[in-house]
Amino acid sequence: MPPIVSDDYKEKKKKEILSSAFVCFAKKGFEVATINDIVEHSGISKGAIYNYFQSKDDIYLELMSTETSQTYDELNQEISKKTSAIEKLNYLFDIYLDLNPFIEENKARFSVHLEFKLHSSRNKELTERLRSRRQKYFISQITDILIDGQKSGEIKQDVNPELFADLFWSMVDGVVSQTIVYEDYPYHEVLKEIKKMFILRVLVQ
Amino acid sequence: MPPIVSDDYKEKKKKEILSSAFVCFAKKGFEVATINDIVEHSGISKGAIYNYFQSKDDIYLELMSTETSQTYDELNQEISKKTSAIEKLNYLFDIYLDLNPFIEENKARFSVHLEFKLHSSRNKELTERLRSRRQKYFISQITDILIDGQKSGEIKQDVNPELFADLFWSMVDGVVSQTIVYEDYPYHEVLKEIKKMFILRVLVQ
Amino acid sequence: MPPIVSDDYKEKKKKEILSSAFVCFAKKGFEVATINDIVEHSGISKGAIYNYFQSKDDIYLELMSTETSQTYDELNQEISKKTSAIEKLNYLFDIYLDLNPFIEENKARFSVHLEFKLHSSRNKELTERLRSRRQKYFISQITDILIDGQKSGEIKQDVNPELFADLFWSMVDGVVSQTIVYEDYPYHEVLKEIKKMFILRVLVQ
Amino acid sequence: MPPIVSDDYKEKKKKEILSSAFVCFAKKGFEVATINDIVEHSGISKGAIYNYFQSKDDIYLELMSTETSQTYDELNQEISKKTSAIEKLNYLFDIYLDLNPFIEENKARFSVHLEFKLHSSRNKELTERLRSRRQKYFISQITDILIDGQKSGEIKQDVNPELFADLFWSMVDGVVSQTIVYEDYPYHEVLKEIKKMFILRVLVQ
DNA sequence: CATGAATGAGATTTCATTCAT
DNA sequence: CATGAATGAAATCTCATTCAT
Repeated sequence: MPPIVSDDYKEKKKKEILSSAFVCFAKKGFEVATINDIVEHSGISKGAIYNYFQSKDDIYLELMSTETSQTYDELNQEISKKTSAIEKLNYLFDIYLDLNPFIEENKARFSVHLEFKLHSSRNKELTERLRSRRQKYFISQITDILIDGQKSGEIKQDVNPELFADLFWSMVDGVVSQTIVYEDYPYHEVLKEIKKMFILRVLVQ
Repeated sequence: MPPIVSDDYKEKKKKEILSSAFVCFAKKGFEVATINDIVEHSGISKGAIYNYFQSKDDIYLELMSTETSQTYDELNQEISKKTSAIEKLNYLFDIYLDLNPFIEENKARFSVHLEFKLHSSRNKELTERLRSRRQKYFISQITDILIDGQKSGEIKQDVNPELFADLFWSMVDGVVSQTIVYEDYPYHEVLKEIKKMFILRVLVQ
Repeated sequence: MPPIVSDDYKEKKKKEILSSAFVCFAKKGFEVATINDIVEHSGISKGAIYNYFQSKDDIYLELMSTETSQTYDELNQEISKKTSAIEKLNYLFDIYLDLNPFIEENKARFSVHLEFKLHSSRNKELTERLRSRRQKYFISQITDILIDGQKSGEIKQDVNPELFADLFWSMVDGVVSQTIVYEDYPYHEVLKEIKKMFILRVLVQ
Repeated sequence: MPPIVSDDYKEKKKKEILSSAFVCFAKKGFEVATINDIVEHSGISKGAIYNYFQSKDDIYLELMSTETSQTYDELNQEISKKTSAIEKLNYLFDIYLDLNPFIEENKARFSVHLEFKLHSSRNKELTERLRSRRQKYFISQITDILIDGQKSGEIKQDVNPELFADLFWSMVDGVVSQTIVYEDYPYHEVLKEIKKMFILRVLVQ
């Protein structure tokens, strides 16, 4: 007996569920959001959801995987188009500067990611997955930019590439996490200042 | 188990409960940790806990209030001893630099606070309380340092005090939140670099 | 245990729960009877019960609504078949006279209703609901009979219809409530005497 | 060692507790009212209450005993002063007619008694105690009046004394129980009509 | 595959009762 | 005797997961 529905159909359905789960987790948090919330928001039945995912945890995990790789793919594609280190760094900051962190969708994304980090920190396996994912997707990216920049003479030699990659994400994550909680946080102003400071520090004048 | 007890006794008991709650919330997170966990960890009966607190939420709230004011009081006392802006800023950074963020107790503290922020972000009233608490305890403190420094000529005039207060906590929070998740995060190195950048940016050379 | 079920099925299930709840409330009283009692008596799981009702209170309320309207519907149908006032009044009394108040089911019904009245008397909203329900279902019915009877000359003119409606239910309720407690109460004899007195008082000789 | 406090003191304390318990049971009902409610209302400590009563049930039982005998003693004393049956019956009705059933205290008393009857109906032993108490205090009283009246020619011979004693309390209880629930119940009017009907029926014209 | 009713473990909370002081 | 903190059994209710249709 051949499969009755196409893989495309299944993939679409999964995405629908993930998208609803995302909204629910953002609104209430993973623990407080219920499968019924997802049922209501998606219009997909409870049984169907369990056909596509093994558990609530499973939905969470898959959601985070998908999210991260999507973000990363978009990011990386654009960056590879730039040539100089300064352009690439500018681009990275500008992604965040062009964002309106106060529209619901973005706040939601920030919240869910932050919560997932917290959640993962309590689970050995997740911590490891998150760490390697971070290394692969986020740290190496900036490290590469800085190393290339140092070779081409754009970036100061005393800059430790890995450290400044960590520094970059620390600061960005810091701003983002403030924004989630404090509604009147001067997101763009702080980020602009951070960008200025960072560029000033790493760039050969 | 005395029936008529001193206020001291009651205060001590409350602290015991809060302290156990803290450990449990840190280990599992607020939602996942149960009252039974607190019972087991504290050795205090369920009923007794509810004699001291109205609900699990109440424990959480009181825990966070206590934590914040304690942190703040310690901080402020020391800061008021310093005279110059540079000394004060150095001191602030050094508090975090002197910390070992990898010992369980500190990681726990960071986790619980981060989770509380997230939790609060989903509740209008808590958001407001957190915002005003932050303004009162954390922002105004640094703002004052910077303003005083500008008057005395230590701090550059183009520095917007409020903005740099926001900036300061963004960066510190950012580093801290990375540390919770990524066990090998170069906490001290990143923080040192942040300190250098910040001081360089605000201080008149 | 079918997943997609007819409205009939659901209605039946609800009635099963209500019927079990009725027995449990009758046996122990609303406060003392537990959801677990209903679970045991009905053989329906706790979760299922909460799929059909929002709370224990909800069960109680719905039980009382259903009971009242059922009683009323049966009553009213029969009464409308009679033509003269005397026939109607006779019929009303005879309903209670034909009852065996000592069989468990009827005692149970009396108990539950009496307790519900008591319960309602401590709750503003319920008091109001009960009052309007009483007016609509029980008082107006007898008032109508008496008014019609006065028009046709059957009923004495000095009889205040509303007052005698109140009087009627007072006496019936009184007898019923004695019967619940005093097992050897001469229910039928007292009721017969009441009937005689009432008819003698309102009927034109 | 002689007792440290006098019996009088103890009696007074018991009465204080009973009086508070009465108020609490009236307000919330026996099951819902808590020992803490009584503590708060009476200002007497929990431990002290348990020094005077063995359990919450015990308070309830003793409260009801006290109440009934008090009511009865007052009643009986007055009745014995009257000579004719008609005077005695009039007096009995007038006690209830002179009552304002809408003031809190009286509503409370009615409620507590009604609830106690209900409560007792679910307990063999209590049922028996209540029955014999009723017989001794309430039924025999009226039966005696009627028998005496029949001897003296005041009361019709076809009146069954016991039955009419039952009838009397049925009707009074009926009116009272309506009044508890229906705030605008025409208590006095209904009672007056009942009195008229009853006297008309039993008295030789 | 989809459905959603059923399940029951487990969560929070209450409260009568005890007992050390 | 008085006190009220401590106890823990038991109540209500939730919700992830299953499975018959």
